Amino acid sequence: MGKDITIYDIAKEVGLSPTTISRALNDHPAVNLKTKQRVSEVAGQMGYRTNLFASNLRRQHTHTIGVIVPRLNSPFMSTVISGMEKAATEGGYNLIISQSLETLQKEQANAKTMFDSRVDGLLVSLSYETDDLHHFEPFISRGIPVIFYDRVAEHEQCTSIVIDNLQAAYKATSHLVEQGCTNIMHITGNLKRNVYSDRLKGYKYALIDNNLPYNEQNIIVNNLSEEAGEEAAQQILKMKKLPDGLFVSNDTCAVSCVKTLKQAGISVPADVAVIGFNNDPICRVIEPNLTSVNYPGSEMGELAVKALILRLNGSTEGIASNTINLRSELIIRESSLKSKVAGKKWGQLAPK
Amino acid sequence: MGKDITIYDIAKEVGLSPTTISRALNDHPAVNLKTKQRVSEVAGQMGYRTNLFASNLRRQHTHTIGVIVPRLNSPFMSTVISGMEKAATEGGYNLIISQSLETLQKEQANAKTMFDSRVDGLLVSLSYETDDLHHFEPFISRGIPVIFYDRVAEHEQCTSIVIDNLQAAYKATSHLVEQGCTNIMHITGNLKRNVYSDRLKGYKYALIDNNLPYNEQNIIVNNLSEEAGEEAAQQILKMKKLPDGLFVSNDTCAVSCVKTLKQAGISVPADVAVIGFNNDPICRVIEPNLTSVNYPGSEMGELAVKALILRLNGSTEGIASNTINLRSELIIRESSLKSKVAGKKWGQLAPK
DNA sequence: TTGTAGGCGTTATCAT
DNA sequence: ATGATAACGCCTACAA
Repeated sequence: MGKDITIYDIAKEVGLSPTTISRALNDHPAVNLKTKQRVSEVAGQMGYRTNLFASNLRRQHTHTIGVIVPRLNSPFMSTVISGMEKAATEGGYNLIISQSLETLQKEQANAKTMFDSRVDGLLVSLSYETDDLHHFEPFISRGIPVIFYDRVAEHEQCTSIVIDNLQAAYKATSHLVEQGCTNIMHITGNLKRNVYSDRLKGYKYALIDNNLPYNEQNIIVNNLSEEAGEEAAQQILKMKKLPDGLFVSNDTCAVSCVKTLKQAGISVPADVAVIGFNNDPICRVIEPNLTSVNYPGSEMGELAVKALILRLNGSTEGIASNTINLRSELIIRESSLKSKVAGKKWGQLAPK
Repeated sequence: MGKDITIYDIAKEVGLSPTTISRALNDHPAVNLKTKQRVSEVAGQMGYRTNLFASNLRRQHTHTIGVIVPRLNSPFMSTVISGMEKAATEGGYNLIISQSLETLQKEQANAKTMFDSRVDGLLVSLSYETDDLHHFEPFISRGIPVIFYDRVAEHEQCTSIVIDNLQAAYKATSHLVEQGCTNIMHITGNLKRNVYSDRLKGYKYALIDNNLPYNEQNIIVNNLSEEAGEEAAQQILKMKKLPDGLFVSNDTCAVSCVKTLKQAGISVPADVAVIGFNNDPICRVIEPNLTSVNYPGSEMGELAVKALILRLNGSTEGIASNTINLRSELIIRESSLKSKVAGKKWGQLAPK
């Protein structure tokens, strides 16, 4: 637990002033190359490490990025975080991570902690409950950049990073229509969140554009968990007229639906064609393999951090655009293929 | 971007000294209750926020815990991290997270960053490559606690948190034997890591105790990825005599094996009974549902943080034990049940 | 119960 | 190319 070595100690050892040591260590141009070498050598020998508090205190920034996420333990979110970590490390930033567990209250508490920790910028994906953005005002009013990703909100000062959820849902629904579905249900999450309301819109517009009736009875809103999927499937099984298509807003819930439907003797896709969202690994495990929307989580995470760092480096409006759209795509597998299904054995047709 | 409010500003406003403000804000017992109330009221109005650098600089600790993890985006690790975040938030600590991507070099770089960031303690799960612990010496020699979890290493000064991998593997293998398997293969990861070498031992001892031959030909060591599982299965398919049992060290790889075997017309469990490890959600999606060892990731994460915080709070050796063992259990599903399998329809017998 | 003074380690400013 | 000095905001002896 010995005392830490400071630049003063090095200064004494080398016979220079602390100022020069500081400069040498920071590779300041106005320092003699030889001096630099000597200083860094001695620093190494003495076991010096820079004191980031002191430096932060002086410089007024932390090189730390705060991340607020609804839940850490979903395949999608952990992929996003993984991408963020990569970009942050490359850019010389640390990541402080906290989860709101889908509650507004926790999200507010997290924001306060991040604020007090003086993160240089904030990356947020909103909880289910969040309906106002007051808790981000302290950041915004001080010019600390806040970037929303995935579950975003409209805000003058904030960039949003999303995929085109409306279009993705439109394509998914259209695909079901092409497969001959005329009675398509949609299971999705809290409509406060753009990701779900946009997907609902995409679903709706696709129906309308295909001259199919849009019916609110065909929408189920739940929390998209495994249990919710089972319940939704049970609910569907009780309907007098079964749907012939099902578009679900995440894969966990979609898979759970498929399992429950199959157990009840319903055939997927022959009776009901199913599409999920996210392209989680389970898509290629469930039988039939699940058609899903590929969501580039890792890229989104990387991009969010890079965009933030750009802003922090003063590229004031390098990315002037208020919203960044990432490309997504429909990955078609057996669960939605009514036409080509006859005689095919599951598992042979699955793309990697 | 206006200047931050400091305790001096509040002091001026309230007509007290900065000292008193500091004490009031920290709920120091020697401060008048009325004073405290007034101070916190004014602080709120003025938009004061504590400056953690300054505080840290003074107090010599950061209330930050460093976490180094091989990969963020695995179901198991994200569950662990989720548990850590929960416990850290409860304890008033922040989490700084970085991933080694299974390389020693990144792990060393991460350790250095953590060290320079002056984390109060470090939580580590080792990369595949790591074979010495030099890079943690700076922490240890300064009394900064380092706790290993899951992928651990022996070290005088460090606590390890693990499950009993040997026993878990022993049970899994014994279960296969009970099901009538006599030629059991084992697929596992880099044997440098305790988790894999211990599982190998458990597998071996179970065979020996059951008077079955242990044969190195029956061991496949790979990186346990999806691709590796496919390759391993291909390799198995080429063997002159197929095994009748297969124990795989993670679920991703096990599931990939099962898929490949099924595609080749091999029946699971009738021809080959299979057991995985971790009890990831996919276990309940693959058909047949996969028998696996339940690994309490969230609990492990919580425990790791709690143990660390205890240490930091000076419970010098409150947990004197050098190794903490968590309970795990074998979750039996269809993929390993040779006996009960006749006539059963997949998916009906699966426990939740 | 409150106040004074000094220092935590670094870096920016202004000299030299 | 190098140095002296002050300041970042907070906390803690010690004093009153």
